[in-house]
Amino acid sequence: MRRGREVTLRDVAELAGVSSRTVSNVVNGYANVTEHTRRRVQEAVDQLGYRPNVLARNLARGRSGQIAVVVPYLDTPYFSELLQDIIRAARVQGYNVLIDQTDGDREHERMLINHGSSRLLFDGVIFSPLGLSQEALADRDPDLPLVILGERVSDGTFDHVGIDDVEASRHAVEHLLDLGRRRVAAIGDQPYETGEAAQLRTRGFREAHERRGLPVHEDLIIRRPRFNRADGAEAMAHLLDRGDPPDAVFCYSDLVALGAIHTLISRGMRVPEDVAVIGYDDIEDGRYSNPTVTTISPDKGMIAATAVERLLLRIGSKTPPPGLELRAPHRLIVRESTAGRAAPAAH
Amino acid sequence: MRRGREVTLRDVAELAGVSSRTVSNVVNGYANVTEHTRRRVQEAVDQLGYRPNVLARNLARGRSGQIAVVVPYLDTPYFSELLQDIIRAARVQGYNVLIDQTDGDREHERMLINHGSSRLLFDGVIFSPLGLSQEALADRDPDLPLVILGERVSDGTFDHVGIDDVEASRHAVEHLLDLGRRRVAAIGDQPYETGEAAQLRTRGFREAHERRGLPVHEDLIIRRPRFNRADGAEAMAHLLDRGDPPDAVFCYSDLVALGAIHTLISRGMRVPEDVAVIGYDDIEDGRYSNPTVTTISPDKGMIAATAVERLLLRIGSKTPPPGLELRAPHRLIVRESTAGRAAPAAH
DNA sequence: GATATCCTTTGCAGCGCTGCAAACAGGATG
DNA sequence: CATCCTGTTTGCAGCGCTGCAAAGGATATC
Repeated sequence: MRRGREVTLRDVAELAGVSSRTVSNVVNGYANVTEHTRRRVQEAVDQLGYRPNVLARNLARGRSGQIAVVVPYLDTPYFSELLQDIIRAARVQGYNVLIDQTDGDREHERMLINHGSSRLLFDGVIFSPLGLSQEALADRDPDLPLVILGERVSDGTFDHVGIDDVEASRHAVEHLLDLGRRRVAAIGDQPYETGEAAQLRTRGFREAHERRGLPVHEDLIIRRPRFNRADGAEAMAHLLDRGDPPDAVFCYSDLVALGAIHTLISRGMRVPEDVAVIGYDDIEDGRYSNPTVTTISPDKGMIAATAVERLLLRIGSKTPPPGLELRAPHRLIVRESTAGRAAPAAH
Repeated sequence: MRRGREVTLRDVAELAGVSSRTVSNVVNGYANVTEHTRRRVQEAVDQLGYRPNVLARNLARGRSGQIAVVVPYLDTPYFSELLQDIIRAARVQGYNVLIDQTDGDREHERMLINHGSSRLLFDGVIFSPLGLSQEALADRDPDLPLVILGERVSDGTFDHVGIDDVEASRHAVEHLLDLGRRRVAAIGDQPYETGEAAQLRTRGFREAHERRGLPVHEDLIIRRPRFNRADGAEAMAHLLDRGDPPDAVFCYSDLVALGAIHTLISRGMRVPEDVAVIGYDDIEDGRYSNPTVTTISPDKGMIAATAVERLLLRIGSKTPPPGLELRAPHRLIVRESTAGRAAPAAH
């Protein structure tokens, strides 16, 4: 397939009349090369159309120049939006991004956190776990630089980047309560083992009620295994079916909110008049849906940039830096699903 | 960072009392290894916790075991859904997937189609071009196995996988005409250079009118640079603002449709009573939006599987196979945005 | 019993690059 | 003029694996 032999460092060296090591120095932009030499080498490089062989470089360096990003589901807008930012940030640093989806499979997650089945494919991992257990984290390869997104507080051996879930959730629910809603449901709670983030959001839900001196309706806290549209739609149907429906719903993701709204509308209810809905994540869908979705907007750009920065720092340092808890800011964005629609635009 | 030396083939060989080449044979599952030897080696592997160093393997093999998938935008649901399927298909074959987004940048596309800036990072590319010119395709590295998705008919040196855009579009528009709509708009047309797919869809739009013996309203064909929500929303606003609005819209993507619907609803119009809307791609959003979106559903699973299969075949063959035109099937999925909403469910 | 045949195992070279340390050159310094 | 220093260039070994071809063993064939 490859035509003949490819141009190597040695070929360039020969043409330029220098050693191959010098060519390497030029190609990698190392200091201490005289302008004269640099020019000579550069000309030879251009003339031969030399391009470094990354495979050989990687082997010699002992690094792959790649990082892995592991997410549960690639087609979840929140993840794909975040991924986009991560790829950009990594590229700037000369790193390639290998993407893996676990489908929420715990065994798969466990494997990936240990370099997958082979060494050195990637130099570090940015991990967004779904069902990663404390134990899996504990007996992972301690030499693999790791940054975790979302849930799971750091144990000191890795960095954790996310927003303050409790506070963000509290803001969301306070918003609903401040609108005068008194039967607020929560969709997305999960048992501790499978969803630390969910737990934090439920905590925020409770705190909001406490702060406003209002009772939590325990029966309105609905557990759901995933944060997707289907779960949101089902959970909402469940809430409506059993009578005495809520007048507001705090959804643990925008997808859940979209699913819930879908059910409400198709049952002939009005959002937000009958039921106000608030989501979480600020995905693009929510900005164009009918109604548009009020949401908690985490600063994805900052999360991505911080995660990449910390990971590369980890990769580059001899002695592992301390595991940090890093908080990105978030905002409450009020849209139609809680505030109602403005009168049809005149223009 | 790495603790001491890692376990190598040689270490295993020593422990098992065989040559390192034999260990390699076992690890790679080559034939012609006696059961006895295999067991001995396997035990040594397990005992030492040996894991192959992919970097070294890649260099020795001259292949990276990775393929690149290049899409314009990662956060476009159509692409992320497709990507998900591609990753799965590649993984089954032992290939890793490197993801790249071009942001529709032509120079970036041009570079990636030529192995990026370095050799051997990936063994082949699945490319979903946005603005890739005929010339860029022509002077690409002919030795880099390539499969193109979507637009761009094959010139014989690569495979092209997609659905029949003309036919699919015709079906979509025939559906609108058959509902009795007579002023059908099209949103998403593009000049030939930048959007071959768009051109094909416009062709289908015309053919549908021809087949039904109806005139095309040329002024209702709206060009838009991208297939996203914002463009759909704007284009729809444009159509409404200038008076004599259409009674149906054929959108070149579901995102455009969602954007268009957003504008319609916010202007107080009813979908589909006042304006019927049909999309393209069958992304998940359209199944939960209000109203749900009638769409053309390409068989993404088949597109992904076919693309990967053809690419690996190309990578594996000494003499390049002929460039094929491969067609995946599509279906028209009728939902609320053209058929209207069923009465609110009793249950 | 000698030869051919097949299966299994081995040794070696080398993939193309970089780390390391030594060599070298050209000034500056004493 | 010898010595030291700094900046630049070089040589070599080796990253850990696989391709190749040959060697070794066991069995079949005449």
